[in-house]
Amino acid sequence: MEQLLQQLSKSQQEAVLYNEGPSLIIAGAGSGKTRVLTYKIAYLLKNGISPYNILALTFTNKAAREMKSRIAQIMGEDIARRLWMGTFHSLFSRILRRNSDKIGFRSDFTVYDSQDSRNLIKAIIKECCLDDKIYKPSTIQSHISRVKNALITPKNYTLDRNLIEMDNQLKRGRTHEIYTTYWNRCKTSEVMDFDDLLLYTYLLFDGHREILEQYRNQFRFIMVDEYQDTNQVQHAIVRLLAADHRRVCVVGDDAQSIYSFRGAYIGNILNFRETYPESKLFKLEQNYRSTQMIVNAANSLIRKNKEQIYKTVYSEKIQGEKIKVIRTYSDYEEGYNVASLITEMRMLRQYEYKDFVILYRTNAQSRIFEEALRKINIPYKIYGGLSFYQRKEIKDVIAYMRLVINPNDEEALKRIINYPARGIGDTTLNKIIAAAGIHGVSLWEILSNPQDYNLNINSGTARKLSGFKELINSFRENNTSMNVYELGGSIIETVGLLSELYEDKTPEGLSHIQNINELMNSLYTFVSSRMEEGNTNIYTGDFLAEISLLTDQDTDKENENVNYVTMMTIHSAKGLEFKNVFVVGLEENLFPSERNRDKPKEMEEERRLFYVAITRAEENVILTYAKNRFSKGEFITTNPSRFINDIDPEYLHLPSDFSFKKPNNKIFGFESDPRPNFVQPGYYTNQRKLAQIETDKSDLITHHSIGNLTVGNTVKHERFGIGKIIELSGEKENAKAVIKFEALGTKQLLLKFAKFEIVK
DNA sequence: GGCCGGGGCATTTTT
DNA sequence: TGCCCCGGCC
Repeated sequence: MEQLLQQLSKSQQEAVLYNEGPSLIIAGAGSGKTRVLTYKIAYLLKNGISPYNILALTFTNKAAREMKSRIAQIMGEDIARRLWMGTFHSLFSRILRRNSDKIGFRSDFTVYDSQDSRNLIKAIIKECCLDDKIYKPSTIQSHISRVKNALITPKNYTLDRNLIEMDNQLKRGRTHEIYTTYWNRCKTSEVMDFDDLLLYTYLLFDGHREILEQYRNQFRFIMVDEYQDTNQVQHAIVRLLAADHRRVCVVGDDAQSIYSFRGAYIGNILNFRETYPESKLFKLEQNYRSTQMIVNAANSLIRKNKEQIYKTVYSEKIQGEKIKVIRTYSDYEEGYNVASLITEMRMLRQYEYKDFVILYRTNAQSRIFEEALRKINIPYKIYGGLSFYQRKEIKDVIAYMRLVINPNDEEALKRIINYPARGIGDTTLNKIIAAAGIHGVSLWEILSNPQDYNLNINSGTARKLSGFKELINSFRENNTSMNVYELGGSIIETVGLLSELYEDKTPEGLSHIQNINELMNSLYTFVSSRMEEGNTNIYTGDFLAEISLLTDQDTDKENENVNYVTMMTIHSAKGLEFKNVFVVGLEENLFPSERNRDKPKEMEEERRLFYVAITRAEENVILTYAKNRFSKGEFITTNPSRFINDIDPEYLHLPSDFSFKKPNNKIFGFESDPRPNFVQPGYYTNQRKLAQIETDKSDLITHHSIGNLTVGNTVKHERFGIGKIIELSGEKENAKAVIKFEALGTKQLLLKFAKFEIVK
């Protein structure tokens, strides 16, 4: 432990060592926040606290995974695995599944992503014959989300005079009805949306003292990462859990709060010391990432905000260069200049492509940079857009799986009841929906027993419905014996999803096939890696529970070999770092956004967004703006962003001093997309069959050697890399090896499935 | 059930 | 300007 602590600065150490009561760690950009959180947890573990008693909440799976693997390196895989560490949503959904009966759900409820919930809201608006210009689905959706974040159930909503009055003034008097219907429909569908996962957890704890007590006893230490991004429900749940022992440590940076539009409430962090008056405050003010110039410039910028916890971030790195500001005539030239500057910096100063990032306020800006980079053969990668699991063809497969697990899932059912086409059209569907509404049951219930509900359909339709029911039921039966990889293959085969796609010979069609292929690969990895670790959760429900809460960033395979310029919105750059950062489009009405022009609070958030952008940089920041730009179909003249003026000019290098060079036309290996591989029908179901897993755990006898393996052997694993065998145990089918991997700590693997070779 | 065309619209998106 | 959604038509 001493050794661990020595790797930390004085102020980091203090934050790690205090665990007696509530604490707030204000962690400036680049101040080693994750390191502190990781070491704090390791410190507790080294002092004999059971991992089971630690609750560590993050916002992204990626953050949780990174922290977990660092703890695994220090403490070993088996300890790290037992930590309650993960996103709010994933840990709470675990708690909800265990206690679902208390809130009137089945434990295998499915989860709506925001697209599903918007579709349902849209459907409800239509069914109520409301005008979707006045009741805009996306507006109603975010309204409902906000309301849920504020702990308001439909019942409370209807009783809330202010809310009702406000809706009336907005001429949206029936909003509460939509909310109530939406709520009930989700419930009969055995479905939760993202907000429900939080709100129901709150309701579970609030309404069931014995359960709250149980988790209070379990979670004796609570840590929350990125506290500035928590919303009201999250804050309230943490407060409930920590009310007795009060050992809650939150980490965050109010200066990086940029998600209020999604319900994040910066007040949670600003007022933490009022909520927990006895709390200790720690500040991590040394920035280990950026040059002094960048840190100073960022400080001078954020000082313009009123709402903040004051801190003095400093850097002891080299002074560095001033921030360059480039003005161009048009948006087109802006792209061209950034591209040529990248080329120039790469040639003259030995940077690689991956040392550059282009950050913008809106996704629409990416296009022009894409073109400019492509023109001079600079490899790039754009982040953003549809995530893997949002793609149509993937959602289709997943929808079948969702129905297998939960046939009451309304949106999943609507999605595939007639895909591929099986003659069940809108008319029939609407009858089913209407009947379900009248009887207060799920669509599946109506569809399975149309005669019981006097559904007015002809015999042909009845036959089609029962055919669909049989199809799903056959998968449901298979599901008890098949793992998710096998089930996925069987769905794709039986339903003919792939053959459907083979018809389409366009490039998009090919990429759809490629995506399904990719999905099957991820199912395969999911199943095989879990089998290897002796984890029996390989069935569809387990997979769905996991992927419903995954996003793009999680599926992204970090390929170290690829070297490209990154392009993304500033929002998605949070938490990342790059040597050189271009922040583009620094114009009034673009950044800051036009919509926040006269709103002081939002303007402060925009400024924080700019702060986040600048503090991503290790060495250079380049700001650009165009005097003229195409926007919404017209060429407009712009003014430079007020944010440029917010930075103290002593840290800036202004336009006239800057020269543009024509790019030379040398080709720098642009990497084209790999072409999709074709998969023959039958591939998934006939090949790569996975053995059934044995769950026998009786034999724990250890051995010096099994087969050709001996304790002390060095092995090379397909995914985990180099490691050393430290223990062998079990017989035949259940033979296991405990291997200490250089990068990931110890893991226990079932030899039957383990994919490694002996190195020596 | 699928395709085409017109109209409306257009931040940011950790789960 | 470009995309997405819906509605109408085949």
